Amino acid sequence: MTTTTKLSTSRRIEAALTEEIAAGELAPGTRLDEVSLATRFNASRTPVREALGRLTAQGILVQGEKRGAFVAEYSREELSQIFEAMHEIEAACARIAAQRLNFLSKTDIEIAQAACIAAAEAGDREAYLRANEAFHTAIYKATGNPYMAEIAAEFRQRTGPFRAKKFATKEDLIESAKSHQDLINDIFSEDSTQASTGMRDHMATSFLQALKAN
Amino acid sequence: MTTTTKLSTSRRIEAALTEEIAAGELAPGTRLDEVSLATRFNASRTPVREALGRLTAQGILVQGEKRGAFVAEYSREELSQIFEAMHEIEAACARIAAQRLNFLSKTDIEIAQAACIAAAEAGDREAYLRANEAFHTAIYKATGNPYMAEIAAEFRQRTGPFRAKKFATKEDLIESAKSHQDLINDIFSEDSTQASTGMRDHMATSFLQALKAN
DNA sequence: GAACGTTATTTTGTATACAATAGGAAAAGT
DNA sequence: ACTTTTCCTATTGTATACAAAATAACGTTC
Repeated sequence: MTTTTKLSTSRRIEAALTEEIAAGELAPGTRLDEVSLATRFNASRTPVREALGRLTAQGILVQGEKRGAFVAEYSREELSQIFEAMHEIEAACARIAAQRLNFLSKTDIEIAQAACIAAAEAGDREAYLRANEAFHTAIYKATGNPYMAEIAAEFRQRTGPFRAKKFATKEDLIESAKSHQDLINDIFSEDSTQASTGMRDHMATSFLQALKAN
Repeated sequence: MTTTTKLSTSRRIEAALTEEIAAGELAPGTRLDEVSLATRFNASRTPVREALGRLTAQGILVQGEKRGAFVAEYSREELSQIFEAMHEIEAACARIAAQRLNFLSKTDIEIAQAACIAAAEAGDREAYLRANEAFHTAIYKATGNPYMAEIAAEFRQRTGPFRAKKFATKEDLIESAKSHQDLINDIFSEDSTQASTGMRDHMATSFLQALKAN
């Protein structure tokens, strides 16, 4: 279900590049040449530059002065820092969500989790990745705070290429879904401290799986 | 002490606008016309657009489709959400800083706090604002995590125009400095939970002062 | 043969020109 | 008098053209 909204040229390019980078087609370190992209998208350099600028602002690309744009590439140290930041932000989301929980947001989370379980039991890795994304997005939404949600989503995007190899086996999927369940219990307790601790735990197991794959 | 680094045109414009918005010269809701800015900065629309784009990415401006750029303006509800997010991020910084504290970062924080106390006792509001900024920046730095530090700084920038009227009286300054001291104790305890709680407390008193001013 | 300096080429940053759309003003109809 | 519609103007989005700077290539000199 790809939303077929009419986008401006620069937005279209931005979305396409985001997609390709997330999918791993454009590996970290790849140089993005403006003219090549312009010809590829049947556009001029101007919208290409706008798209590259926005992607840089999101941390998906890095752009040196007069040095061109590259798909962001991180050292072990930097990756560790980015994941640490992501963990903290996710924990903050869980914390706020626990405070502001209501029937609707609880239902959203439960529905997403049901999809996770289904995908895990089916051993469908692709489906699980999507369902997992939706699960976390449901938590972001449950904060009732779009600003918090945006940062969280941004970090998730940003770490996408480095989580791509996660969930190698069916057991990984099931373990992840189980971890979700614990997390749900912590959030639904409406105890903000427990919720943030629970999220930290979940992110830790998730991070371990990502490491296993590399 | 304005750093006289040679900047590209678009960076210069970005910096100038950031400055003016932070200083309150460009009030929230103000429309920023591209051609006016271009003539004002003796430049073409191209670098102006790049600057506006980056400022939008930072949340300092809002840009509607074909609707131009405006200095971000928030409802009570939205402001509350932004401050909530800021509080959580600052708390996360305090948490990480407490875990990773070392002699250097402790010293940085103490130096910044000394400046805060001096400014508070002198009743110098402008100096205190700068010192307070430096104090929080020292904590960001103490996380050892530039990504976390960047988000925190971004939110601080973003809320700048809405914290501008804070610290009306000398007593406010002294109260704030006292609150800093409590926070330092919490962070220096190297207990991450206590540190984040302490930061939340500090931000709460800070937020109260901001509200008083409006 | 290696290192350095100079020149060419490629690529980014900026300027200008053109196209398209949104918002408003004026006119027509009820 | 008020609403609706049409046209115009102002402003953004995109394309192309030009300038400046960085990297690569080459030749010269030690």
